[in-house]
Amino acid sequence: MGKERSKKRDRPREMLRAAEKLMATRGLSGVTTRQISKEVGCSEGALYVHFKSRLGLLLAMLEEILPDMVEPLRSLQESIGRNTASANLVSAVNGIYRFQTRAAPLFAGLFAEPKLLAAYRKSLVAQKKGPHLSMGALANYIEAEQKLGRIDSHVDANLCASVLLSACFFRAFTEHFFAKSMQPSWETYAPQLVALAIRE
Amino acid sequence: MGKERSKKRDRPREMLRAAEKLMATRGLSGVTTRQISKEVGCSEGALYVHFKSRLGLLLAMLEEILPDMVEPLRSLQESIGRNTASANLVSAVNGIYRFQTRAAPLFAGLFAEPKLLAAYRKSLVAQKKGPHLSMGALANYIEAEQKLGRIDSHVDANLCASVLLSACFFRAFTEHFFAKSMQPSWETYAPQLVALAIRE
Amino acid sequence: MGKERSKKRDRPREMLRAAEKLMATRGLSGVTTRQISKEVGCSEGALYVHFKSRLGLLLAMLEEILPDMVEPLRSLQESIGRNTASANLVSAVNGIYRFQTRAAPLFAGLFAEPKLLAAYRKSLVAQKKGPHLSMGALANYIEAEQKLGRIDSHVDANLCASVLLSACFFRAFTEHFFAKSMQPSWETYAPQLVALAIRE
Amino acid sequence: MGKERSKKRDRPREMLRAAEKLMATRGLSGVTTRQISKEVGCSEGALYVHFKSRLGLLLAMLEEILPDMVEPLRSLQESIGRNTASANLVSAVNGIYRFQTRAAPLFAGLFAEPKLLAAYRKSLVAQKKGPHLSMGALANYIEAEQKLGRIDSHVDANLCASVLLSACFFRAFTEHFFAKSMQPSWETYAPQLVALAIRE
DNA sequence: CATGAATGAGCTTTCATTCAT
DNA sequence: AATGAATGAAAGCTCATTCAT
Repeated sequence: MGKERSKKRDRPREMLRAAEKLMATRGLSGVTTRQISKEVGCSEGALYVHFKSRLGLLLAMLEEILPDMVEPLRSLQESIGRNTASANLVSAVNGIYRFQTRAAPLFAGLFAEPKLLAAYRKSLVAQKKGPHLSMGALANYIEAEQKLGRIDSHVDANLCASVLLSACFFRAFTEHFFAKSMQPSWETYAPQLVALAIRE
Repeated sequence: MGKERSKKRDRPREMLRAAEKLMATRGLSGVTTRQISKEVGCSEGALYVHFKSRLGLLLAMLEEILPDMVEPLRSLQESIGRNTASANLVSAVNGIYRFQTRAAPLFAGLFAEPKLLAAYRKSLVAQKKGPHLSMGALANYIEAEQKLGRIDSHVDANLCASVLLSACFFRAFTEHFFAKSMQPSWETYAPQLVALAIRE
Repeated sequence: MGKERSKKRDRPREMLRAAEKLMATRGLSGVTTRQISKEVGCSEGALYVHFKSRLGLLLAMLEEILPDMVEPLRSLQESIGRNTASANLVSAVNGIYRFQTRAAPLFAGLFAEPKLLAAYRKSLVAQKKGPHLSMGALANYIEAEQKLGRIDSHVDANLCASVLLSACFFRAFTEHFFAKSMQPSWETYAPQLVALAIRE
Repeated sequence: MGKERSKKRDRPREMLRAAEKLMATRGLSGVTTRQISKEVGCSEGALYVHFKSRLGLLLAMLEEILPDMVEPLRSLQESIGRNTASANLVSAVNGIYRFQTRAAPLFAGLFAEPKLLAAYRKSLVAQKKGPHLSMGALANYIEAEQKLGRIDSHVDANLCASVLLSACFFRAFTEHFFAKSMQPSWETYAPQLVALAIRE
């Protein structure tokens, strides 16, 4: 029975995956309906059975990755008062960085097609997602730990949050731009970054 | 004579300007040879008199903006030991942010066309430009001021530089992405950022 | 039982109706299998259960409207010698005009797809329908009334019939073409037309 | 010199001619950009050098045939008081019928694409062309001859004009529809028609 | 009977680039 | 130096039709 279910291919998902892969490897302009269908192994027309248009498919693909952004923030929330604050933040920052690494080529590529960018922007705002969310969640955590006395009360939570987020984003973007890792390694960098941000 | 010179239009430069304008407003995929020629007021064929190809034109355009990145770093270098270190850094950070605001749609758009991205990457590396340069210049300044005792010697110059740069870039990128300014305003944010970075 | 029958929808007829509606509002090229099925509320595949192909469906639809052409001619035949000849002809002409108003977008649209036109032509000829029929029926009536001395014997029955038919057709076509009624109104025009045709 | 000029092909005109030919032989839906370019012997892209879109090309083609409609009406105007009125009207009616024969497949085909029909309608109305023009010109001629006493003053000029026009149109349309000439031949029919129309 | 995913051919249109003038 | 007509490839998308379920 499980077998049978696993036999059926989830075409829409395959299409989204193909689009993401192409976007990362060939850039937005390489994400053509032809290429997607080739990658999936179906006809071009099949795309339009599941999505209204190329733009619709791309928006669906972009929305699919959002949960990955939310996850590290959720676990950060749950770790208030546990372990050490800086360890928790390093974990969170690791998750954010990982997400940004995946998302950078997608988000950046959007700048090439203002129509797509505008549509995605709208959907992000409507869902109250985007950097607002990350920044808010980070700041909330910091304030919570400050109340517990586990982070210096002189730290400006919002400033701190924005610095952490900026660093993750910049690194992910730059590494993709130059197709090569930055020095020092992320493992070395992340704790230093967190220490600076919370003035440790 | 001077009259004659002013009459003659500098076509290549006009073309580069048109390309940059289009890239900012319509995204990379809106920068077609047709659009550029329309903007400039010449035929499409004329583009090929001055540039080998569309890619060549775009690379030239991207290289044209680099001096604007260098300028704030150069003046930072000259202000070692003068005014206060944090005022100098705020100035530098302002210049970098201004540059990134201009550059964000261009750089980000490159992700749409890996061929163009690869070519530009190559040229950046060859010229030793790119974030390496900015980061290095910032770190050098910080170290110099540390030697003068004007910045706390516990500050990690490289970490500090990367944080400053990241913040400028993230903000410029995000503001372009959402087509809207972030809170708090840059004027408020910049000094706080510098203060955090140099552990003041 | 009657209940059950009324519950069951006559799908084929619904499909024909949908096709006619679409043809009148969106033109032949707007009569796609997709649109028909949407209008009916069934799947595209369902169309092929009842009709061999889109062409078959359209032919069936075209044949469905023919009875409406025949009806006014039949009652004309039955009114020989009754009322006045011109009143009878005005009635007939009203019916023909009404039919042409319905048929104009369908017939005219056929010119867009010669294959369909050829097929329909064939079926019309085979059934001895089409303008031949109308013209013949009108001429027969006129001759019959001439024998009864109710229409001037100098009138050429065939010429008269063709003039009446032409006028109905032209008006229906033109009004559809310009999406607007002609002046003078049909009610005013029809009696004048008949009077001219039978030289009254 | 003449040679050189004759060497240069007038591509836009060739395209319009190809479109008209295709419209007459394959119907509107057979007038694809592919077919036109094939007929002309150029690439599809070449069409877009001279016309904004397929719709633009088709509109240009439709407007090209309008002068042929105007010509017989103009010469009718010039023949007021010369020859006999019925001979003049037969001439005019011949011209109109010839025009309708050419125009029927084009006009009728328009019913298949409401967008095109609407655009053409607009352009006709804007130019004050269309059947209004023909009808008006015919009626004017008849009234002029009535003033000269060459046509019976009991004739209703507008009714007469509409009957003539209707007959030309119906015959052209029907002959195209059945791809075969009607009986009696036009040469026999036209004088009878005119005689009936002016109550001779 | 009915569904709806899938197909392959064909559509209109845009693109970067070339070349005769 | 500059034009603009022309091209061939490729884009996004729609269509009538089929077929496993």
